[in-house]
Amino acid sequence: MLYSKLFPKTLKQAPADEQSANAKLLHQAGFIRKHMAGVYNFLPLGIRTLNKISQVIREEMDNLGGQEMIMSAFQPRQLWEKTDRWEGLGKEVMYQFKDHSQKDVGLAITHEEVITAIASQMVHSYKDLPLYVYQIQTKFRDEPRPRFGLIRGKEFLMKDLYSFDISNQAHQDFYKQCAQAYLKAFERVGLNVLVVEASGGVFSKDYSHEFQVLIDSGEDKVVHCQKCDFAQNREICHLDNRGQCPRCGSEIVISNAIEVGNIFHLGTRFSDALGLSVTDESGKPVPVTMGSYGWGPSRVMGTIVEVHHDERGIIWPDTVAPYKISLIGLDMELENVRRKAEKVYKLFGVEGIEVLFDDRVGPSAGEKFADADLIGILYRVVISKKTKDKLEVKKRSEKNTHFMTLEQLIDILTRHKFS
RNA sequence: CGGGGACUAGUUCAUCGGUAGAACGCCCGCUUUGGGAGCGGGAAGUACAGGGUUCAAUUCCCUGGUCCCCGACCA
Repeated sequence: MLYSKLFPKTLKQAPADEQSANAKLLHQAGFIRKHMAGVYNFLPLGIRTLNKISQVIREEMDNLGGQEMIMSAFQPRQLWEKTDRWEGLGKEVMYQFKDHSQKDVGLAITHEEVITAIASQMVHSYKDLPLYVYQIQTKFRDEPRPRFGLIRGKEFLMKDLYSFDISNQAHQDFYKQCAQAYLKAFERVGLNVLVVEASGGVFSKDYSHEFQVLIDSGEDKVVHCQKCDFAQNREICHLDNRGQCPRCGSEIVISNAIEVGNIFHLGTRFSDALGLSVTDESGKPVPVTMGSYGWGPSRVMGTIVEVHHDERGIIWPDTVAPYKISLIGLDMELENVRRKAEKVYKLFGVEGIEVLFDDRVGPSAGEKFADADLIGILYRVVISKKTKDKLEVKKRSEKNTHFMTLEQLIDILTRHKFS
């Protein structure tokens, strides 16, 4: 991508109507634009990063045996009345309205009803289980107070997986596997998460598990042990911050955190309500045990920025950066330098390495460096009259520059190492 | 849903009862060239909307809208 053609350019000043680091920096660097409170448009850089984050969770769900599909955001009232959620939950956070034929319609906040209704038509035998299906789809929530940029919005991207198992034991096994897959996915996108026990909600007496990123700007409160892995959401925790860990007796602390994932035991609440059961080997009907597993790519994107930034801008983990390389051409008015930079840009393309090439002639070196720092791509490669036959390579997160040949850099990139 | 703040050029802001200004950005020219360069010229505005007070309102008052913050809420 040529920076000179990129829509849009970066801004020198942060927007006045954003307070959180993620919203300020993502706006300033040209990833997003606010559409209304809690609703954002994703610009070319933004959708590249969002797609990379989605791809990580997609791969991990596929590895679990999940099958991707996509369900409608529109929800008919009758379906939600079958599970008794149109009035309670629905009235609180679901956008509900009547269409021209006076039919009651809602916009989905979650899809247990839809997927269970579909499954009830197709799943009849124990041989049809287990079934794991997921989607990466836009959800709507009528939040009373959206805030923190991408962290709490009215419209957001969600990966939601639904599990259908023959027994509670089989369900429990999958639940643990999914938790492991989540940990791997968060690690891949550069987030350290804590697995936190939380309310099971209306579904179950068992705890649900939240995946929380500890950070001061977070709006959740997590009570956790400094030594062992005990962690509970403060909503359900009865300990105060001078208490002792119930597992190991060590000191516990309370930290702010952002919830980036949440997994639930659903039991048979939805399968019962929507008539989903299977026959076992002896021909007897058996209820289907379900689980639901949420993971929010857009919220993850905001959280990554909250965690990985400095005073100059965003510092993307390499796995989710919009491009692998920020190629900066200085002295671009010199014909030989320009030709060399363009050649290197093309060679990266041949290697399948995504490059954002700052090919502008006018701006000063300082302006180009500042833009690259703001956008936050991991590797910055400079070509100028000073660099001669080498490339000047610097990591966004480091100060030192290294001079190397194109072949050396490509070798490093393809091995994901940097010395 | 309670409480507070804001709304003026593309953006960030100043002005303050007498019909609008800077910086950045943008366009043109010249000079520059390794951390958001310099000089000169130029384009750019229904001051959120509606109503009221006044000889006169962007400015004061009222109503509404939008955005931000604190709280409540967050299966």
